[in-house]
Amino acid sequence: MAAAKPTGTQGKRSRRTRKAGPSVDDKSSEMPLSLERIVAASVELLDAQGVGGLTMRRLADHLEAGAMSLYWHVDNKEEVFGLALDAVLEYRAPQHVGETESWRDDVVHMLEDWRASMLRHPWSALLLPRLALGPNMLNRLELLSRALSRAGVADADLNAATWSVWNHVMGATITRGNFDRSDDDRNAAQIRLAEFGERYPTIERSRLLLEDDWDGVFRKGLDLLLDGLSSRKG
Amino acid sequence: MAAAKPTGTQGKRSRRTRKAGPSVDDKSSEMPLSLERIVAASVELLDAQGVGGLTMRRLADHLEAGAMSLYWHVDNKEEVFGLALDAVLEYRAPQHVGETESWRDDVVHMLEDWRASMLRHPWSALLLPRLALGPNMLNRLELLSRALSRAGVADADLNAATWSVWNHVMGATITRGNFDRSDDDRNAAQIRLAEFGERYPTIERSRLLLEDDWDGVFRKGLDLLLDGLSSRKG
DNA sequence: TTAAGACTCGTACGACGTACGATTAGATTG
DNA sequence: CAATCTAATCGTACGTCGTACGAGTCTTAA
Repeated sequence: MAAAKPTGTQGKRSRRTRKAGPSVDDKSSEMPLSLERIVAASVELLDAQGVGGLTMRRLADHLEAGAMSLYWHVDNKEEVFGLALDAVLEYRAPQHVGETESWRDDVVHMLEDWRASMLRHPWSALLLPRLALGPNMLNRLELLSRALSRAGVADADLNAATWSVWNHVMGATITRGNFDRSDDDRNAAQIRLAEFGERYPTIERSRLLLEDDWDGVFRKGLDLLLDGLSSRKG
Repeated sequence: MAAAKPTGTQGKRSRRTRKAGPSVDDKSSEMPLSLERIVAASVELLDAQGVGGLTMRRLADHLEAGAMSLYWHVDNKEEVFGLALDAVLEYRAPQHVGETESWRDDVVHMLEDWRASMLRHPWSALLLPRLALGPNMLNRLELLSRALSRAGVADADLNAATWSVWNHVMGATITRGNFDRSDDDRNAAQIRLAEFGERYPTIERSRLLLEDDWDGVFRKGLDLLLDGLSSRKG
């Protein structure tokens, strides 16, 4: 069963760096493919055309390469998605990293940056549920967990606390993305709500579906969580 | 622009109910298609084969119909996904609906049922980010919002509170789904974590990725939110 | 009889992911 | 120098997908 598949051990490591000759940008300058270029082009394409707009053929075209050439650097399309998502989630924490500043500021800064990154690339929310944790995701998890620990959360509660805050960002991002369609749709939804009369009185009255201060909603929910966590120090 | 498209006004409403003749189950008993049957078959197929396993042709085969026949009842594949998701999210609240019981029990019951429904159909988490709110989703939003209002949350905070709790369920479900792969994967992930040594010390030490009490995590986060909400009555 | 829906479905088109193998270029070895 | 090896590229082709189109059938009503 594991006979004719050289997959897995292949490629991935190596570059080429083109021995800097006299004319770096010759007329037929064909940069070689590389994971970096592929990932960068993927993000561009996703930004421009959305999830459905990324196809291996189009991606190769943007790189002025043959479609099948991509497969030397990448196992399959899912991997491209994974790399693009993680690429967009890079985070460099401000330098005063640890002690002096309040843990809470650190957490809030990182999470708001995270959410902002994902809203800048709306396709990312669609990919979230089906992709594993890349290094940048792990890095954010690490920072979050460390900050909460530093905040005094007991070890026994640390994982639950970390996941709860994490889930808040995931949920808020996805919910927000769902409402990012045109205002027309939102109005239509609210009107349809009114049509169905008494079935949904509360969310009709509170205009829940017309919410537009998503930043505020995010921040309020986050405060709720962090307040709760900091009042239960271990 | 809106010229040659009869779409939207067509079909959807009507049944047939087969004039109950002498033999209801004749030998060539071909039940007519219907939205209900299509949705039911979709859920079956999704349960059995996952998101990638649902194709219009396979769906039609399961219904012993031609592939294109589906399109009289449904506009496109996305609509099938939407209907399947909403179908799986139906909720009938226990009958004592309102006054006597604690609002908190109502909320917890509904949310745990929600989460359980989605975990029973793992494909649902993948669809969440890209689908609009169906009637069953709206119903759950309504119940949630109403309970929180009844709990004393001020009108000004009601939407933020509702979305925060909502987001918690969304995030928890998706996170959980991401870790539903085999234990092998999880162990591999944790080991890879150890390999990368000092980059992720906290989540390595706390074995965050090996979490297996997801019910507990969900419940703790929810309690955190509800505690916060009930202590800020308006 | 005729006409009008309501409903079914065979055929076909353009796109997709990617298996396979041929090809080329650079480095390594004799 | 020639021979060999490996990294990398890519053209062709296969199977599958969503669905446009239009021709069919069956039911009902005038």
